[in-house]
Amino acid sequence: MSNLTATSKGAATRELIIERAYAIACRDGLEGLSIGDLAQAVGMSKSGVFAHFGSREDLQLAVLESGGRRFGEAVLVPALRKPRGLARLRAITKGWFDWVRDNRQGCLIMGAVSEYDSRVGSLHDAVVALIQRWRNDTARAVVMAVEAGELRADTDAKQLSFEIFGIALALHQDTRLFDAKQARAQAERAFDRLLKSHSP
Amino acid sequence: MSNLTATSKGAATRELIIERAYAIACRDGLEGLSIGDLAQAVGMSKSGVFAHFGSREDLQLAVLESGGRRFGEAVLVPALRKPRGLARLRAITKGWFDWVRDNRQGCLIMGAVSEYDSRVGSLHDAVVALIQRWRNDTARAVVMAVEAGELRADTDAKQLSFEIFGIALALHQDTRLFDAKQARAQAERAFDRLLKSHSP
DNA sequence: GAAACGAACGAACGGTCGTGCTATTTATTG
DNA sequence: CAATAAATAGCACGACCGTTCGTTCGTTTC
Repeated sequence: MSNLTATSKGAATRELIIERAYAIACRDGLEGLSIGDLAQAVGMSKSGVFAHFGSREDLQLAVLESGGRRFGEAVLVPALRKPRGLARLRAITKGWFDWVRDNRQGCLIMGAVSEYDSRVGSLHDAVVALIQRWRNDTARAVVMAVEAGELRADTDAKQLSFEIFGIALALHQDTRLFDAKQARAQAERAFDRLLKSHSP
Repeated sequence: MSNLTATSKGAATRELIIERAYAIACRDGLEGLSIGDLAQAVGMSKSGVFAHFGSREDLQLAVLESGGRRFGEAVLVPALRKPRGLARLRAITKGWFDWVRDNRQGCLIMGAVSEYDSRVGSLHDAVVALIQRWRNDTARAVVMAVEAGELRADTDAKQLSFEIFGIALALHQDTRLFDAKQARAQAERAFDRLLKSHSP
């Protein structure tokens, strides 16, 4: 039987493991995460690490969930402190752009999307749920901006969210492949233009 | 010493190997491409396959180059038959959108971007060169549309290319994670709106 | 103090990985 | 047809993979 953590000590090392695993998976992807490397990084034996999760897949799921939580706390939570409307929508994208800047070594979530987008299994489902939730949060912010009269009433929230995602994805790619500063400037210009074209 | 192909027979099987490797790498990525699987898929021994390339990395480079050629022939070449200007720019994006639709099991290039964007080495360099070239081709089409008077004279070609890429990336992602048809419609709407906002 | 439990270890499993070597078969050429 | 070169097979290697197993060491509970 696997331990799967009961005591506080066990939970603490489990958190430590996930933290190290998150750092590794940001660089090498969830598929590039090996238990051997992870054990070495955390200073434990392979079996010791393994016992905290029933399988490698469960480890990957735990790391992905942790990554989603990190992203939410870094981007969504601060935005929720802003008043509903354009201010919050702007905070979301700014937080997202900053996230891309601050995670230039790799973003776990975006990596996971590429790894599992056309695969079946629990990882794929978890990725879909994660992106879906984030897309919904963005669309909700758009709707609030419409309700506040800060965006045109006929604004299609799903459509606008789609386009915002596009800008962020292009920023993500260009930040890594080309010049990060120029990419940031282009993303902000694109976003401003997008908002302006929907202004009432 | 590796054979590295001289006769026509050798070149033919090398092409066959790359073709199969391309199909595998579309699904599993260039990192997920293993010589053992590839040998089985092509009906050869591991060492027989291996001899056609000096190393796994050279194999990956060859497959990536082949993927770039395929993309170019499927998207760029048809567009070049259109007259310079908006028609060609539209053909480029249409071809790209169709490419996303027709390669729903996975796009080798986009996968390679995720795998090698924040890594050093020849694969990274090859990916950067590939995307850079494609971006330049797109920007060139934009410039021609400006010169033809079909886009506003103050259009920033690099900026517009950035935003077109964003739409395509969002389409790519949504096609795999959510509803492909809806994603296509959203991408086309976004692109039309983008062009309209730059119309003279 | 005994018994139970959670945490972690170390060794080993069967596989697969990329990569060398050495034959052997096959194709091309004189 | 023979000679030569190229293409492929066979085999073995060291390394690493995820996983299982039995065991040990503290801590907690009775």
